[in-house]
Amino acid sequence: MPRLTTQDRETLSEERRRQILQAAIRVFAQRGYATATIEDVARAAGVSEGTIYNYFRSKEDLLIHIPRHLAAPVFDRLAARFPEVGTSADAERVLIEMGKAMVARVTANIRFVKVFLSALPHLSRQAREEYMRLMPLAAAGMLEAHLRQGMDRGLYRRDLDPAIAARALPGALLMFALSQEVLLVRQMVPYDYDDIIRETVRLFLRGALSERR
Amino acid sequence: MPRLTTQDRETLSEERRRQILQAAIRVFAQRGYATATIEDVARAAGVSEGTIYNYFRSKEDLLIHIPRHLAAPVFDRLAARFPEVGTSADAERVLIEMGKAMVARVTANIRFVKVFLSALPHLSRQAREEYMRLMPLAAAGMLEAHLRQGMDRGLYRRDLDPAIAARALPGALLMFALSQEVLLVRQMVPYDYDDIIRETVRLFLRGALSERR
Amino acid sequence: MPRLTTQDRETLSEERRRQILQAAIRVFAQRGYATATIEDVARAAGVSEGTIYNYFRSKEDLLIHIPRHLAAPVFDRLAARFPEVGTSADAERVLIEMGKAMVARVTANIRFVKVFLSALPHLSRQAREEYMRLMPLAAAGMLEAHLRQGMDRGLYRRDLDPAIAARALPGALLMFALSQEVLLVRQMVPYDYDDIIRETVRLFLRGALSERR
Amino acid sequence: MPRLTTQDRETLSEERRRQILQAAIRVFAQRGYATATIEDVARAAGVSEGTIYNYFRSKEDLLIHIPRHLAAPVFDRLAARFPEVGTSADAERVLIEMGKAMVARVTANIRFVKVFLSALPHLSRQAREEYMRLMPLAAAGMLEAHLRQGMDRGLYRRDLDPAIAARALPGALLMFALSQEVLLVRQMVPYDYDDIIRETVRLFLRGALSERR
DNA sequence: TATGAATGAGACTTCATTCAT
DNA sequence: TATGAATGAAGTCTCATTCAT
Repeated sequence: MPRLTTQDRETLSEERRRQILQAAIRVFAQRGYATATIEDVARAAGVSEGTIYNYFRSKEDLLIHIPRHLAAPVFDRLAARFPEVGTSADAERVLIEMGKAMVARVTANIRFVKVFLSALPHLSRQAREEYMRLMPLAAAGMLEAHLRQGMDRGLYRRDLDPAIAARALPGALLMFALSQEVLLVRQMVPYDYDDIIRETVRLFLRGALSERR
Repeated sequence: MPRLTTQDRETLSEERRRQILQAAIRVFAQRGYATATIEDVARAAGVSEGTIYNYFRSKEDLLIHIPRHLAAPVFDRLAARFPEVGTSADAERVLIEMGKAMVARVTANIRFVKVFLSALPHLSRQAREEYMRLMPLAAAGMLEAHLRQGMDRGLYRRDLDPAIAARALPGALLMFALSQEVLLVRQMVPYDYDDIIRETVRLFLRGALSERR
Repeated sequence: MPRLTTQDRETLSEERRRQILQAAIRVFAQRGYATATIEDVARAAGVSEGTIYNYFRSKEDLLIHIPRHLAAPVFDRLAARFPEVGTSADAERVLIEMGKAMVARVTANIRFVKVFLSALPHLSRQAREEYMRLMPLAAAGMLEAHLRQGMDRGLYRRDLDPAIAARALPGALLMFALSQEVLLVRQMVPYDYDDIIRETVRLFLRGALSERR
Repeated sequence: MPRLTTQDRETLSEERRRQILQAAIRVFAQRGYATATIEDVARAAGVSEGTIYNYFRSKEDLLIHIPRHLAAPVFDRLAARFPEVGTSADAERVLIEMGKAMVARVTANIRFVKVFLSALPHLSRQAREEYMRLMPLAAAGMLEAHLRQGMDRGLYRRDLDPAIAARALPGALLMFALSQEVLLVRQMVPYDYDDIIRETVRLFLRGALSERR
């Protein structure tokens, strides 16, 4: 019988933790954090209830470790810096790209979002912030920097408020996604995400008013 | 012997229902629907546990009656039709007014919003829709009509998608409000709601690009 | 306004008590004493819950007064003495008559029997005996006297045990009735009560063995 | 490390179920099904309340499993076929034997009978029938077959109704037992069961009338 | 380390009884 | 006397957590 090395043990142990957390996300998302039971999580993870307590101290401990667990895999394209843009066409292309990444992240991690919302009353301030860091609104900082650069170069209006503007666009997109994915308002708008993103970015860049006003 | 008339009884009973529902909103918002107990609600309402069940069949029944209870008092300014607007300055004034009404509604009924989010996994489709009807996104329909009129009269761009645009503006504002009031991200943006609303409406109307692009 | 005399008041009051007890019998029989609620009884009696407590001290008090309430109306034909009988044909006629009276009493008061059985664990010894006095087995004493007389006159076997025999016949009939009316064993025997009574009485008088044994 | 095998676990689990059901029978019999509490049963079984629910889904589930649990141990002598009998003396011996078995079953399982009676309003038709199958009346079928054989061979009267007769004898005996054991009518008859059974069987065979009628 | 039975605190809900009107 | 809303004790059941194996 080939003994396991300490290294192997740690790897296995880490693997087991991930397996349990993934199950917790699925179960918490579906039933809501408060309503879900440890037995549910255990069954979903394919382990026994006792085993969960070998890896986490309590049900709340599971909740707290979810964002830490997801942090690495979820942060990806969004972390990339915005490329420099010269023309409004460039800007449109880049912002659409960013919008798609944001919406894709929300829809791909919709369970995470549901866990977050259902668990809100149970999260400490610190835990809430760890969750928030994984929400697409966190990208607002990069967008704000992009807007400031563009303002300096005359691409964007001088009188723009970059902090507010940098949150309005992700906010609008996030609300579209939440409405359809979490609040389950069917067909809020009869367009798919690509249309919504393109249209919202154009609105963000050009506004609703006609030229000849 | 001054007996209570049937009329009196009904009034008292209605009063008691309201008192209990108000307590339920407070308690559900604070602790989350699943975690809050009937004893909490009873204490907050100043009655005994048994009394709750003289007015509502179950804890879930309380949850279901919350939006019905609030429907009348909450629907107010938003229900008003948009006035006709001629110039872009008119439009700006009207939209800022609408934005203020929306944000005011969310902040005034922030507990209702928290109850909604915490109870999402427990709501039937029908109940979810009754809750949604009280969310400011419900005003999108009126805004869409306003945009269509404005497009016809040349005020707004001909190539605007009114359905999407009518949801982008409320969505952005609602997300600002949610972030600050519910997710409790302190000072997401260092401006107050009036600044946020004015800036977001201007972005909605004129876009972020400078004129001389 | 014609004032009520004391007499009137008492009559009315007595009437109200009967009305409530009748309702209690119906409700206790259907739902079982322990499961039935005072509200059930009140609704069945057409009064409010509070009124019941103006006439009875408690739920148990209702239970205790049921046999006292029924005593008078139920005791009827059975209380009559057996007529003297000379021949076995006389005896058969008289016993069949008695059997019919017993079974009729059980079927007519089947609710009373159900109340008794469902309430057994709640009855004091004394209350149990008050209930038992209304059960047809109570007629055994008279039947025993009849048997003794018949033994003296040579109609019945000298070696008969009259105490046991006087309980075997009512016991058998009562069990038929209970099985069909209370235990709800459908069609235990494919005969109606008249057939059962006639056959059981003949068995009681002549036995099962053939003559020429 | 001597782990428990699956086999062991099942045996232990089965043992625990029996232990709980036995306690339930004791408690339900004493306090009545509706009045008895799960806490009573738990205490009587020597386990905690929660443990009961690891083995049974609900209080009603306990009630339903009682007859299934007892089925095997209770069915014994009664299941045996009647031996062929030739003479009336044979018949008397055999019937007395049967009577003793029946009465013994009732007295040995008097708690089961009490549970049945107290739970009548809570039993579905199917559950009622499962309970009835354990009552001694269930032996009537065998007695009926015995009577038919005896009629064919001239031992019993040709004009006997075997279905009714086969239920009259067990019915009478069962009523004696119920009266003394359940209704607790002290000393209904000042004889013990052996006397009662002997006398009732003789009455069944020979009747009450004297020979020289 | 993995298991899952046992535990018991605590939740929701019912209902006999009281009492102001 | 009649009413029925209010009460709160008590019951059923759930489930996070522990622990012997």
